[in-house]
Amino acid sequence: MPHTSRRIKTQCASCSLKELCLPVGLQSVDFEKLDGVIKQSRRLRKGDYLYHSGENFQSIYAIRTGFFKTLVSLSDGRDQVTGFFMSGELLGMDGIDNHAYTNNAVALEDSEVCELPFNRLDELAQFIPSLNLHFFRLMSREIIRDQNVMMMLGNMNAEERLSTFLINLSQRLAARGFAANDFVLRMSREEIGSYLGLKLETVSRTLSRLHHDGIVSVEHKHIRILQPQVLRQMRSQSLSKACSES
Amino acid sequence: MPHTSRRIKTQCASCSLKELCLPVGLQSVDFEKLDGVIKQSRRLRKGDYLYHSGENFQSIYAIRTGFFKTLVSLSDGRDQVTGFFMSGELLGMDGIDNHAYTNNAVALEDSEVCELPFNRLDELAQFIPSLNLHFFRLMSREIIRDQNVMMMLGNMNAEERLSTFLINLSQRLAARGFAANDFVLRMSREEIGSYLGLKLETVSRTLSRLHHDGIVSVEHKHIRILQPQVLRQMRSQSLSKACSES
DNA sequence: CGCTATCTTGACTCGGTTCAAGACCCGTGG
DNA sequence: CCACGGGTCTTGAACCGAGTCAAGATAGCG
Repeated sequence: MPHTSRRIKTQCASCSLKELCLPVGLQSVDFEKLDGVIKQSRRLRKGDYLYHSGENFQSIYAIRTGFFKTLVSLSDGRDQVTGFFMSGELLGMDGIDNHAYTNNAVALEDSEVCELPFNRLDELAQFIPSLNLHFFRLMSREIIRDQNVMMMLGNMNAEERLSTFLINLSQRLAARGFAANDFVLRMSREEIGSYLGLKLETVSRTLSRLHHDGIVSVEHKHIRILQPQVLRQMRSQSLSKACSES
Repeated sequence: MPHTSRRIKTQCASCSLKELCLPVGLQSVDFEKLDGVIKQSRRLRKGDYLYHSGENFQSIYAIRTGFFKTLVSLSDGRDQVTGFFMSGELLGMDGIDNHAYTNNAVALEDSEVCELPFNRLDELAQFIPSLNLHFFRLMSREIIRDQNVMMMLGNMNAEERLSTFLINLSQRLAARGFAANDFVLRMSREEIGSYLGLKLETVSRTLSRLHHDGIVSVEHKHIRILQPQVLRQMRSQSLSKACSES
């Protein structure tokens, strides 16, 4: 029976990602309210836009499965990838101010999201203080993340940026139960470059160098981190420099 | 009578900045609750730290008067100015997640802030929905601001960064009733450079060029924007390039 | 009034960009 | 099944914008 009309009702209580996108200690009555608010999950194909910049803001989205990039555009066509997002992470919080998204959100593989209508969420948060606080924390986390990117763009060389990027991906994958040191990149060299403030050629060259040095194995999009501890040290290599000099 | 013991009680209802840091439409009963929560304003001298990175997070701060920078540090001593803040703007939202500030906040001139203890604010927000929503919006605004900086650091050359920076300062000063095109910088060339991902020499050279071209007048920290419309166009100069080419 | 911070300016260097050519991969269709 | 084609990736060589290093100038502070 293809295309059943039965709606796939999301159920937060049984969702394996609830530790990632919800506060701990919710009661079953809270989950009921929550399930009443959260809309049926939405499916996207690779390349689909979840929302566009400038579009009227209605909802925040939690990623159930898949992988996304967000990007902001300048009027002249230049754009900047502002983040990569995986399961359990939230998208769209930039839209709360101004009632319009400032980013575009694009699926980098077939994905599925839970839609959280913001006006209902806001009202729900009144009754579940821990949920309210949780959203504050998630937004705070997004601010911290963005500031770390600023640090990267403002102070690091290409090698440090790439190592930081790979270690960060590795940690987030590990937190979801995937292999930390063996994974497939969902994004192109150009998208990595845009995120890191580098050209795609520089990304390619830097990865080649890491490969040549035996620190990671790079076979197109298949990455294996061979020497995690070395890669970690490279994130702020001038630290080690400073130490060995003094 | 030096040093009176009378506490300077803040009063949000009569504060000239309330349009900036509070939602519109608060009732007098709301202001009473708010005044009960907001602590006596705290004074800082130029150079004082409002909070340090890693310090236990207790409060968000609203700037009454003065000027601040925030910065994050790498373990090797490199640091990055993540923002400049003026009256009516909020500091410390990065601390909500993890219960610790990730930034340092430093007064760049003698300043005065309102302290908003977060646990009481969170509780207060339960009873004033518009206040709760307002904080969501302020955090969303901070995310957008940070992403615009990412765009600047990732895609713009020195001249574009400086023009963006000056126009932004100009607009925020104008919104506070100050002259938009004649102001004094509160920060050093090095601090501007750190914020913009440039070295201080590059900041100096670029300002000199803008001065030489008659677009702004630069006398040390005294800036006059002589041709605001030209400066605006420079923010994304390749836009005009792209247009003239096509 | 002098000292130190900060700022300006010049000359040179260098990391990352640009431009270009070729390799590789995968999806598509014959 | 394989050949084709377009997009993605790698690599090389030349270039350039910002960084580095250095020397003075200037302002502001004590």
